[in-house]
Amino acid sequence: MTSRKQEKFEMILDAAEKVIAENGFHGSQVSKIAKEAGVADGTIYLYFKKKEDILISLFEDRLGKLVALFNASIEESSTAAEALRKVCEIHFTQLEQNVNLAYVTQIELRQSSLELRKAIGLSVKPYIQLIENILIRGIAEKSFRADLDTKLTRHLLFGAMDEVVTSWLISGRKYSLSAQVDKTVDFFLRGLK
Amino acid sequence: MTSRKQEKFEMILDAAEKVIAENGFHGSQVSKIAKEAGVADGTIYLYFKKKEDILISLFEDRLGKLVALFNASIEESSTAAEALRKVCEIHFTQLEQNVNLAYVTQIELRQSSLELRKAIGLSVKPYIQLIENILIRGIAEKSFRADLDTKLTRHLLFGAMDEVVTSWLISGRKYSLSAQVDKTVDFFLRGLK
Amino acid sequence: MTSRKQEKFEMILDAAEKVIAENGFHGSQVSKIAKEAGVADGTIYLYFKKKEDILISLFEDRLGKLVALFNASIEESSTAAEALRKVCEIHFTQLEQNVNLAYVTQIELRQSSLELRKAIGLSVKPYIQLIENILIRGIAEKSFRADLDTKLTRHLLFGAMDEVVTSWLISGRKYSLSAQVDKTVDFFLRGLK
Amino acid sequence: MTSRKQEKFEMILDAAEKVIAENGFHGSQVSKIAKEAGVADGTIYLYFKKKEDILISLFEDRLGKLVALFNASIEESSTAAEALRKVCEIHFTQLEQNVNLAYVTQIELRQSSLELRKAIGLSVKPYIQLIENILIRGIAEKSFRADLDTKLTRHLLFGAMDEVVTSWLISGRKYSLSAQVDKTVDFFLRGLK
DNA sequence: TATGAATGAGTCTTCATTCAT
DNA sequence: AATGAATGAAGACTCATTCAT
Repeated sequence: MTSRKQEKFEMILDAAEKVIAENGFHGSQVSKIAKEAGVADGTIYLYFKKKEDILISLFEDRLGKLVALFNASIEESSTAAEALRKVCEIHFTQLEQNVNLAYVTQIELRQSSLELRKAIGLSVKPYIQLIENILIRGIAEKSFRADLDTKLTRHLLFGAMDEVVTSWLISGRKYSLSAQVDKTVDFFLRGLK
Repeated sequence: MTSRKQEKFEMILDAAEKVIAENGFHGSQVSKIAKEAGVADGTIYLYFKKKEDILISLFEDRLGKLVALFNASIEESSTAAEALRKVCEIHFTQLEQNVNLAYVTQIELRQSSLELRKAIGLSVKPYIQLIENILIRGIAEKSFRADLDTKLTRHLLFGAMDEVVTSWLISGRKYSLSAQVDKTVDFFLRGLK
Repeated sequence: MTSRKQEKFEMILDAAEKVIAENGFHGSQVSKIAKEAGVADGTIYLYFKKKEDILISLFEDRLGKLVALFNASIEESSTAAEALRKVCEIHFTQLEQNVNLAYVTQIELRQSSLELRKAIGLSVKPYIQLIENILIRGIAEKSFRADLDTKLTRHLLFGAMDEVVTSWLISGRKYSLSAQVDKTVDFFLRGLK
Repeated sequence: MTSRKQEKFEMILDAAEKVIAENGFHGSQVSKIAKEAGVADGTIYLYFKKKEDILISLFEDRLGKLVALFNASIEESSTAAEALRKVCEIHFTQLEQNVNLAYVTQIELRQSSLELRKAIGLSVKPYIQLIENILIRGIAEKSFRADLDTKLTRHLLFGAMDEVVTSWLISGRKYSLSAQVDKTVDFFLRGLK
């Protein structure tokens, strides 16, 4: 039962991702998502209370999976610098390999209401926190400056990576995103040390 | 005549800025903007072809003024490093002093259609270019690394500053934004040298 | 299912006929038609793509039924002259008995856009053709002149009948329309023989 | 003064005729007519009380000129049959030579409100009356049947000619309209004698 | 659980008309 | 007489959500 429910829940999320990537945020009506998912419009409301909840769940689910990837990699990393490199690598590589997801997160979901954006912000928070943890670890390791403002710097790093992904998308993906990892991390580490 | 027309044009832009900041993008009906500007609904359409054009003009106008400020300051700067500091200072200070504008640029205008975002992107481009010019100047001055990828780095810098402003806003402006300039520029310069 | 859909489709057409006859073309808002039909405004758009489509469907439906009547009668007619009399009789009698329909076809629907009028023209064509077929039959029977220009004459006959109906309506229906059949057909037959 | 006023009055009528023929009834805004006439929008309202009045005046003026032509020709005619031929000839020839006028009278002006159409009907009445007078004259001359219902027949004749013009226009004017005069009048005269 | 027909609130835009200059 | 900037009423259409089956 629950697994069956879970299954349909994910079918709807997959459908939403595809529909939004193909039609844009404003072209993604509930009826279109329902059709893509192979269910009736009303069925959507057995799994989600409001349309917005689909989008929030979508973002939570996808970002949750990324954060899990991050955590696994970080544990394997012997230094904070290595962990930071891993984070940037996963960030760029995953979005490069999943263009639909990239469009949805970088372009489409940002067109939503303030309320939705706040909910999305909650999903991003663990990621921002994860970056800060690496900074704290680096300071403890004495590989990063002790006078770093970790609250500020975590935003500098996230914002920088985020913008690089967005500009890569808007440019039409004319170059390799993952090829930007080394130069990006290099810039970060010089700033941190 | 023209000045009178220009005057009303700006009255509408001011009204739009205020209404959007107060009600959010989706709560800003044309009728509300007209009322705030003290004109009839139809009058809006003597100055703007479509509702979207109000937003595009608003962004162009405000960002244009900022870029003018940037240009003036940069000319006075004797070094690229100093110019970069000026840019960050103006970026943070102006938005801190004009919270309505900050809300509109960081939160509301990003909720718009792809078409509008493209138009906005055109307004941002000169700013991104201005940052790159500083980088090029720094390399020429030999104060920045010669192996910098200026195309990538301009996005790293812009994205970092942009995210700092947004997180400051979302946090409820609980701390001083301009107080972040030194640490931000310090991080940048270490990465650039 | 389909019959239920068909049922509502016709309820809307009936409502549209009544509303247009009572309020005129320009006074017939979608909301008024919906109210008369006892459905919500949005329901209209489950059955018709645009407002104009209601009018086209209305015309097609009503004229289609008339043409069916014509065809049945003509088959029973032993001569072309008799068939022509039947056509005129049905034309006048039907519109006299259904004043709402008469108003809609003679007055209101002619106020529509060129696009709509073209669609309506397509519905009238079978009727014009039917008249021409009678002319051809009459020539074959040698009861009508062999030198008749059937393409021209079908318009002369249709236009004459059409104008008689319109002037009867505009006059305020102060006399019997069906009482004009004999004299009208008499005039026609003299011209045709 | 008055002649100067008259002059501008006619400039506006000419402009309206051209604009309606080119843009259709619904595409003919007051501002467009004003521009074509070379006056300001407000100036229109010094000569016409409402937009509708432009159209009514246009129809009155043009049809008035036609009726004058008819009257002149009829006086020259020695028989009612000849007069009827003249009428049909002028009707077809004038509209064939003035396609703009033909479009405006046959297609565009019929898309107007009931009120306007009634006003236009008043302009048509003298023409209908003129046709009836010919019929009466023919009966007096004993060249037409004494049992003719002149009230009915005048509509049969007008409607027939009107429809022939309209179908010629809608067909794209692929054939000569004036070439239809002989056959049309022939049909009429057979019906009348 | 699932369906999908029905609902109805909500808004941009046009354009005839006015009136201060 | 002439201007043209300003007015503001009016309406088609969409789509998230519900509920009878």
